[in-house]
Amino acid sequence: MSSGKKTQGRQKVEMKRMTNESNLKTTFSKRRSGLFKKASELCTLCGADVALVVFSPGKKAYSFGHPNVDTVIDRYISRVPHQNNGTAGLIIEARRNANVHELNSQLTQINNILDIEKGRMDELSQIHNMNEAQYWWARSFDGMNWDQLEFLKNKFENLKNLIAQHPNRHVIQGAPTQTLPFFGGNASSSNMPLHHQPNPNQAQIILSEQIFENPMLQPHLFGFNNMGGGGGGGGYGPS
Amino acid sequence: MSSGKKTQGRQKVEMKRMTNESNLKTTFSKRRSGLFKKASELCTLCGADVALVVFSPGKKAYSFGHPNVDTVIDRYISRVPHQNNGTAGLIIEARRNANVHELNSQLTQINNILDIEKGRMDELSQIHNMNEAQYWWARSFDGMNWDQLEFLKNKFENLKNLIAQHPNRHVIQGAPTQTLPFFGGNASSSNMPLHHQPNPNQAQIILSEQIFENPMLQPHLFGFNNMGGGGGGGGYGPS
DNA sequence: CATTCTATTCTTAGTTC
DNA sequence: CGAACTAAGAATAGAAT
Repeated sequence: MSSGKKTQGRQKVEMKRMTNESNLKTTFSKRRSGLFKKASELCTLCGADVALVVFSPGKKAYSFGHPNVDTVIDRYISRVPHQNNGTAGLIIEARRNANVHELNSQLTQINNILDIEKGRMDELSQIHNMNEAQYWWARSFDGMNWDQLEFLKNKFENLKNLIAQHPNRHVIQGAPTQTLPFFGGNASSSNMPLHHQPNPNQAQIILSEQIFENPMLQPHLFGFNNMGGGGGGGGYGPS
Repeated sequence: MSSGKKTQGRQKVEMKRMTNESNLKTTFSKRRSGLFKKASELCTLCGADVALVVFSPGKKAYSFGHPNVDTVIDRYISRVPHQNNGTAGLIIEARRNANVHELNSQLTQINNILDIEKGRMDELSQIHNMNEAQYWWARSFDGMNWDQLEFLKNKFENLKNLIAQHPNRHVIQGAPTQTLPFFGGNASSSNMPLHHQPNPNQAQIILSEQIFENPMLQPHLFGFNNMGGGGGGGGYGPS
C-alpha cells in the first residue's frame, strides 16, 4: 500500500472557530453528542444534577437535564443567599450592580481565556513568579466576595421589590423546548431532527434577553480574543 | 518486577453511581472540569451558545455559560410561544423574580467557577504578559468601567419598565424534559467511605437551596444508564 | 445529514508525591 | 488533600458510506 493507513486518524485541531462550515456542523454534532454524554455520565457516576442547554450556531436548541432542565434551572436561579442587611453605601450601588453583570460575563470569558491560555502555557511551560501575585485577581474575587456580595444582595432585593410592586408582570413561559434525544455510545437510535421554527412571538418573549444581552459590552467583553490566544467567544454576532 | 508498569493506568469504570465517596469527589471534580472544558470548546469551535449548570452531590452549584448562563437560559425558557394564560399564576411570580434572583445567584456562580478555575489558574495566572491591556477584565474589578456601568443601569431600567408594562402572562412548566438512554458497562471497584464537609460559608449559601428542594428525599431515579424509567417527577415548584 | 471506520489525540482512573 | 504521573480507555478529526 502506498500509504498503509486508511485514514490519518484524529488530527489536532486549533481551538478557534472552525472556518469550514461543513466540518463545523459535523463537529458540532459530534461534540454536542459527546458533551451530553459526559454530562449524563457525571450525573450517573456522581449523582450530580445537571442542566445543559446548547444553541447550535443555527439557533437550534438542545438540552439535557437531570432530573430535568427546569428543575435544575429553577434551583439555580432561585438560590438566594442568606438575607442580611449590608452596610450602607447606596451611593455606589449602581456601580456594584454593574459589577455583578460584569462579573458574570467576565466569568465566561475567563473560562475561555483560561482554557486558551492553558494550552499556550503548556507549550511555553514557563514558570515565573509563583508568588501569591499570581492569584491577585483571584483574590480580588474572593475578597469582594461576601463583603460586596451582601451589599449587592440588598441592592437587588430593593430592585425586586420595586418590580414586585408593579401590578403587571412580565413573563416568560416555558414550554416545550426541544428535547434532544441524544443517545450515547454505540446503541442505535433513530434520528430525530429537532424542529427549528422561528417563533413570531419571540419578540415579545425575548424582552429580557434583549435587555441582558448588551451589545455595548460585547466589543469589550470579547475583546480578549485578540490577545493572541485565538479567543473563545470571538465574533459572536448576536442580532 | 512483577509488573514493569508504574500504574495500571486508567481503568474502565462501571457507569453507575460510585460507591466510594472519596473517589466520587475526585471523579466529580475531574469530570466536572472536563465537562466545562468540553462545553467551552464547543462554544469556541462551533460558535454555539451554552448554559451549563451543575449541582454537585454536595449541593454546590457550578455553572458555565456563553455568552453567559442567564442569557442562554432566558432564551431557552422563552422559546416556544406556548401561551397559557390563566394557569399557573404562581409560577409566573417565581419566574418574574427569576431575573432578580439571578443576580443574586450570579454572585455565587462567580465564587464557584472561580473555585473551579483556581486550579487552572495556577498555571495561567502567571500569565507573563499580564498587561493591563489584555486583562482589562481583571482590572475592572478595581477600576470601574463607567461606560458599562451606565449601560447596565439602563438595562435594569428597561427591564423594570418592560416588566411593569407587560400585561401578558405566560407560564413556565409543561416542558417534559428528556431522559436519555444509556448503555452501561460492568466492572467493579473497591471503595472506602469517607466524609467531606463543605465550607461553612458555602453552607450558608446553599441553605435556601436545601429548603427549596431536597434531592435526598428523592428516589434514585436517573434514567440514564439504567433505563428511562421514571422521570424526574421529583419536587418542583416554589413552595 | 447521521453513522461508521481508523488512527490519533484527549481524558482520566489509579497511584504516587 | 491536591498536584503530578502513568497508562489505558474515550473521544473524535477526517474520510467514506
